[in-house]
Amino acid sequence: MAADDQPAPTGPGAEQEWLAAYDPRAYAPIAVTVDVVALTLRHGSLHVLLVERGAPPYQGCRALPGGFLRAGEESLDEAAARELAEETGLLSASGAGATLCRLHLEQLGTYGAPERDPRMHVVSVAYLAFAPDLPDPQAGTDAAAAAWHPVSDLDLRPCGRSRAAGAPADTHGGGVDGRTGPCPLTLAFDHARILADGLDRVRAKLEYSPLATAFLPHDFTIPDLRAVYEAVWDEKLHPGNFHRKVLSVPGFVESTGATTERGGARGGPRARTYHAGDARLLHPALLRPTRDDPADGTAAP
Amino acid sequence: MAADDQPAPTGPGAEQEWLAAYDPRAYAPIAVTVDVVALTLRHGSLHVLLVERGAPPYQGCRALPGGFLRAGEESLDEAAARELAEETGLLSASGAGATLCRLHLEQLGTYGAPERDPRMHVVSVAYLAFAPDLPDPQAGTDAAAAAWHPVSDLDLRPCGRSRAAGAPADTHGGGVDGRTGPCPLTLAFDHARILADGLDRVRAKLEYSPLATAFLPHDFTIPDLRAVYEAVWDEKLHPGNFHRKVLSVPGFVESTGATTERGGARGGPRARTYHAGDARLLHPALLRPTRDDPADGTAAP
DNA sequence: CTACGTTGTGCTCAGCCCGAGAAGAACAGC
DNA sequence: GCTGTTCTTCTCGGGCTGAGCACAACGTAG
Repeated sequence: MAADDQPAPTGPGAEQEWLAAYDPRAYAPIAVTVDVVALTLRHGSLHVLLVERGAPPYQGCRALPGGFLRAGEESLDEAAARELAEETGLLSASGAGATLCRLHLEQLGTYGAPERDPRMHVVSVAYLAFAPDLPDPQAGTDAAAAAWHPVSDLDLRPCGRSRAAGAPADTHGGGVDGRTGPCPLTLAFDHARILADGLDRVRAKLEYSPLATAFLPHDFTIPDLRAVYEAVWDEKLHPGNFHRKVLSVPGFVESTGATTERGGARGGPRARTYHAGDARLLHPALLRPTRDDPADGTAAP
Repeated sequence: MAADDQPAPTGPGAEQEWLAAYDPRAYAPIAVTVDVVALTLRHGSLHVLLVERGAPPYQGCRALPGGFLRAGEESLDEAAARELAEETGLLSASGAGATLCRLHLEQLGTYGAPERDPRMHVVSVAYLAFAPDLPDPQAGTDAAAAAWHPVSDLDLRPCGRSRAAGAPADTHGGGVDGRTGPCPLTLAFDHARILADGLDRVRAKLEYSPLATAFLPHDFTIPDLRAVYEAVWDEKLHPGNFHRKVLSVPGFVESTGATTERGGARGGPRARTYHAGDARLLHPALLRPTRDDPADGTAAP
């Protein structure tokens, strides 16, 4: 239930005393934040938006953009959209719909291990955002340290776990690890795991949802769409079969009747343009090429 | 990120003052709870575990079992397992593994709208639990009001939203609505939506994960497994095709070499017994019979 | 004990989808 | 103009799917 009531059936008016009486620790030391895994496609490869931390712990490391939930003011979805706008400079002050309308935002999961932040118990609700190729977020207010990073440059191994518990940031050597810049590829807190979960989710969702169109502008071509699938899945797809399957799914794409102005960069005919249809689920699904890899864990719910 | 740091770069020691300086409202009035959607199969139909609320708001209504996250002491997963044990009497005091080992627990989603609890801003992390047919939870400590309810008896329409905002419980008529008992089929807070999301998740997960075995005892038969799918999907399946497909998925089930002692209740031969295999994902998947229903929303991530 | 209905298990068959390959046409760069 | 690239469509063989059926094993009614 949203708030328990068995042990202390006090009246509904005195929330704070009643809460504190139930469990004093449930009152003070929990913070709720919202973190965003924002993904986009740049130059044909998947990029994620990261900020550089300016204070310990994990000073100098990259982290997912995020911040506190404003209690009583906003829902989690609204907080995620606000954080994404604030920390990136995208969608500056115009109404939340102009720039953000082509942005897909969905909840990814919640991470609440007590030791994930060495300062206090922080419960983070992670969100996943897909966007078309967006400008660099240097123009924002507190977005000076935000930038797009290729996900292939990041270290997503389960190394982000043991560090948050013990010594904060200098177990790694203080920036001397043979790469450029301080902690260039390591993510703060458990953000490596959050990002890995987000990537698993995206890869799975492309199979049965039309979400790939969220990475593209309003009008796109079938080869554009195929490039999204190839970048996210990191696999080459058969152009002919992909074309056939996309057009055979009802409601996935709708033809605009037009074609591109020019052919491809290295030749080829002009492609027909499409825009996203009204389907929410793909029937039949676009399944990944069968890989005999036995298993990753509980991926993609 | 887990805790933001751009605006107030104070030292890492004074967390509380620094937090309060950033946004005083982010300090006090947010509570974090964990709610559990516990599902099981009883007499061939899907049941969910509910408790009866003994205090306002929504006094007398049913609600999902849950409670506060103990700050600094436990992770979200541990809190969900603890709440399920406490409020049901299952897994009394023996180590968390004896009774719970055959229980599947996974995170469902987080619900944090400011008005979902009229008392204060409560962020609830919902979990989904599958269990074999368990005894009635009357023996527990504060589990007196907990009981299994058929999900078909519950009202899952989007009516649970508007009530939490305005008058708490009497907009509905104060128990006079032609049903037996006070608010027999209505769920408190936004728990109807949480349960609906959980049901969507289960229905989708049976397609590509071996999770159906979590509803069954260690040894089971293929018709037992088929009964799980038919109950969750609420559809009759072709026995021969189901048999063929289950055995064709590597790692889904493993034969024990034995058969049942007796035939079916209304005749029929004895069935071979199996136990769950080591597969985490089903390849190929057991897809639902194609329903031409155009859409539900963003279901089953 | 016999007859009958029920059910587990396996088989066949037609239809559809999938992967692979290739062909034709349109286009950029040289 | 020539060449290489790419979009789009087509064909073909294999595998999976849904539907139906066959047979045997079993409980129950009589």
